[in-house]
Amino acid sequence: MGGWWEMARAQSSRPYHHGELREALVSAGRKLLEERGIRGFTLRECARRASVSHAAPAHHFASIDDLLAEIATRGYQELAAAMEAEAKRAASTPAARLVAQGVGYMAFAAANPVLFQLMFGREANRFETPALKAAAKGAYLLHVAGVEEVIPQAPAEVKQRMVDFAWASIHGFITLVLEGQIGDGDSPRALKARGLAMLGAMVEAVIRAGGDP
Amino acid sequence: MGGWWEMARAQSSRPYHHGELREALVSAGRKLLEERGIRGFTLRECARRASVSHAAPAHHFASIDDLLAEIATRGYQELAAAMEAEAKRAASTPAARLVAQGVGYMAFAAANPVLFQLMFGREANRFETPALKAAAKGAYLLHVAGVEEVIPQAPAEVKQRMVDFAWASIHGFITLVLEGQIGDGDSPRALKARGLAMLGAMVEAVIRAGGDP
DNA sequence: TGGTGTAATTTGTCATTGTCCAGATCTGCG
DNA sequence: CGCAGATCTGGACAATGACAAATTACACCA
Repeated sequence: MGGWWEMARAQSSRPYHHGELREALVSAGRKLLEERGIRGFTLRECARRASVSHAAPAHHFASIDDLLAEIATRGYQELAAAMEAEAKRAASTPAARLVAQGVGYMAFAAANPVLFQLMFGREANRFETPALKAAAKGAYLLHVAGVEEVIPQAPAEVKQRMVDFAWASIHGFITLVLEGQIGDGDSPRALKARGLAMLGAMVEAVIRAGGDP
Repeated sequence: MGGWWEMARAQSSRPYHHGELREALVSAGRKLLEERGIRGFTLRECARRASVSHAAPAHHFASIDDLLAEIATRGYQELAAAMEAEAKRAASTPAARLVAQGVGYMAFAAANPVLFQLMFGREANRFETPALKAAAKGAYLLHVAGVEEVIPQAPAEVKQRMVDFAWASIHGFITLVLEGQIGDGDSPRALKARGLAMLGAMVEAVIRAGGDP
C-alpha cells in the first residue's frame, strides 16, 4: 500500500504530481467504503486520504459514481479470483469444487461486506459501465462452469435452472449472514459450519435434479 | 395518499400545522427512495414533497437515519403481510404454501426494489432500532413456520438448516434478479416461471432433507 | 372565556459535499 | 531549450444535514 511517494513526501516537500493518484484513490476509496458505508462514502475524503486537493480526483474520475464503478469492477475481478482459487485448492470432485467455489464467494463477501453490497446493490445500476458489466459476467460464468461440471449430461434448461438455484443459495445465504439476519449470535466457526451445511444441501439438490432418473 | 390538507392548502393558504407530517414524510420518503436510490435520498427533498420547510422533519425524526429506519421497519411489516397473504391464497398443501410465501416475498421485493435493499442492506446496520429488529424478526418467523409445516417431524437442527436454505434461495434469487444479474433479457413472464422453478427445486430439496429415509 | 404553556413549524446559519473553473506546476517530446 | 498537454491547486457555487432562535397554532386549565 504505502508507496514510494509517501516517503518522498515525508522527507522533502510533496511533489506536485502524485504519480499514482488513480490507484491511490481506488485503494483509499475501498477502505473508506468499508469504514463508513455507502452513504458515508465521500470523494473529498478519498482525496484527503491520498493527500491531494479536493479537486484532484476529477482528472481521473469524471464523477463520484465513476470511482464507485471502478471499485465495484475490481471487486468482481477479486471475487472471481477468490472463487477460482478456492475451487483449485480443493479439486477432488466436481461437487467438491462447486462447494469450494461457494466458500470462496462467501469468504470474499465476508471480507468486504460493503463492497459486496455495492457490487450487487441497486446503486450499481446507476453507474453501469461496460467494464463493470464484463467483470460481473466473468464471475457469473464461473457459476455456470461449476454447475456444468457437476451435471454435464443434464439438458440445458435444467442446467440453467440449477445455476440460478446454486447462485441464489450462495448469494442469499451470505447476504443474510452479513446483515445479521442469519446466525446473529453464532460464533464464526459455527457460522461457517452452517454455511457449509447449506452448500451441501444445495449441491445435493443440484445433483439430484440433474442426475439420470 | 393525498390527504385532506392538500385540498385545504390548494384552496386557502396552507395551515401552519401540517397535521400528519410524520406520515407524509414516510410516504414521500418511500417514493423518493425508489426514484433516486439510497444515495439520492434527501431529507430536504422529503420535506419539499410534503410542502414543508427544510427543518420541519427534525421534530418527527431526529436524523435522516431515523426516517430511513422507520421506512425500513414498515417495509418489513409489509413484507410479512405480503408473504402471509400469498400463502393464505394458495393454502392447499404445506409445500404449496411455502412456495406461495416465497412468491409473496419476491413480489414485494420486485415492487419495492430500493426499499428492499435498504431493509437488507449493510446500511440498515447503522440505524438499527428495536422496532426495526422486531419487524425483521416477524418476517423471519414466517420462514420458520413455513418450513416447520413442510417437515414437522424432522429434528430441530435439520429444520434450522432448511430454514437457512429456503430463505437463502428465495432471497438470493430475487436479489440477483433485481440487480439484473439473473435473467436480464427475460420477459417478466419468463422470469416468474424461472423463479417458480427455483422455488420448486428448493421445496423439493427441503422435503427430501426432512423426510423419513 | 381568555390566557398560557407546549408542540409544530419557519427562517437563518454553519460546516461539508460534488462539481466546475481558472490558474499554477510538472513531464515528456521535439 | 522550449512548449504542449497532462496533472494538480485554490476558489467558487448550489445543495445538504444539523442546529438555534423566532414564530405560529393548538390544547388545556383557571
